[in-house]
Amino acid sequence: MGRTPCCEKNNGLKKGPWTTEEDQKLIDYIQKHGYGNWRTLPKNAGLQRCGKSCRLRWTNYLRPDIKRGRFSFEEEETIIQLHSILGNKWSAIASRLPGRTDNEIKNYWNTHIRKRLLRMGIDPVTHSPRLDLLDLSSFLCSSQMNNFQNLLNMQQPLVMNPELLKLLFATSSHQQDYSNNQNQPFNPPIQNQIPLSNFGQFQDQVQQVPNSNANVCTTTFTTPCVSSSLPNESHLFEPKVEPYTSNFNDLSNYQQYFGHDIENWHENGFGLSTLKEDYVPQLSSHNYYYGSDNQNLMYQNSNQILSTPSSSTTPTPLNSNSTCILGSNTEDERESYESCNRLNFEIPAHILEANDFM
DNA sequence: AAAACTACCAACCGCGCGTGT
DNA sequence: GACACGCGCGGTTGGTAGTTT
Repeated sequence: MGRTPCCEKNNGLKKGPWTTEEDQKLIDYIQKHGYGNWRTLPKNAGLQRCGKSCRLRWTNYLRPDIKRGRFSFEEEETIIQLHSILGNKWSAIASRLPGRTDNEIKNYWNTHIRKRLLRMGIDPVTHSPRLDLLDLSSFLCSSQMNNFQNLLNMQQPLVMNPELLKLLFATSSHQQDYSNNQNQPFNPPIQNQIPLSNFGQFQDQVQQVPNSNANVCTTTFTTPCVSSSLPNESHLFEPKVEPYTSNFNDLSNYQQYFGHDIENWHENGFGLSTLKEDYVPQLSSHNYYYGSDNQNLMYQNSNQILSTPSSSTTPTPLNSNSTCILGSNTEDERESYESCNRLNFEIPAHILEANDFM
């Protein structure tokens, strides 16, 4: 069944850029009569345009509530977060950004954000680090790595977040009270007794934050994997580091996001199929940024909340070298991270605490 | 100064969905 | 159930401004 075109071809209707006179006619008509029935509107308004063209012109340009100008960092941050959840649902994203149109957001994504993510070694579709660049194919081939495999096979887009990497290495029933053993190496086991040392090594470094009771544990995972199978992609490992902010700053966010009991998520399967599309994430200061070194994966576990009784729900960055909020850094400041070539995360400790599978 | 290149974004296009007949 | 219609969505295109060579 074919659809009839919204306006006949070659019937004298004008196309292309709108003139100010046309704009004024459309505005005048809508101000007097309101919009609706776009098919008949142009005729009534005296416009030689098809209804679709009028609707687009109005919704994307002439609407009085449209915000003009550059996207703020906060808006950019929101777009990235929402895109990680909703994918290319531009209208859904636009509905959470007052004054911005889906078209504008889509353009901004394609011309700015997408390129930046690619440069960071992040897949803009899945929002995951580009694991293919780490040459983990053999890692995935193991039948014993089912949990990891399942994660990668998920139909829903993965949210770019450090918890994913946690899950990669922490899927067993093993428990480690890391908060009480801060001097012990963080060495999450692999299910079915595949030693993690097969893939690399974790090394911890616990540091006290100056003028505070808080500790920051920096865990570095070093893998001997070299992307020798990707000789032509070496440019993708340029030492570019950009900040990024994830959207989980408390357990309830997880529950909202995954749509079921987070306590049992590892038992129920990683239930992203129950993702709530209308979930609106909260902005947080749960930060991480990606580097692009294919040999080192640096994992920073910020456990200051466990150590500070007067903890805030929005922990402040403790280490300016390791936390960088996207919305608060200038381009120049971002460039200063280029010397860093590691993958570096900060995970709020209460998230770690809440997930007993660690 | 001019050509070539790049970035940006308004506008177009085709498709799918919901609704009414 | 089949079809027509109205509308909205996401992908793509093409014009233009800015920058580089």
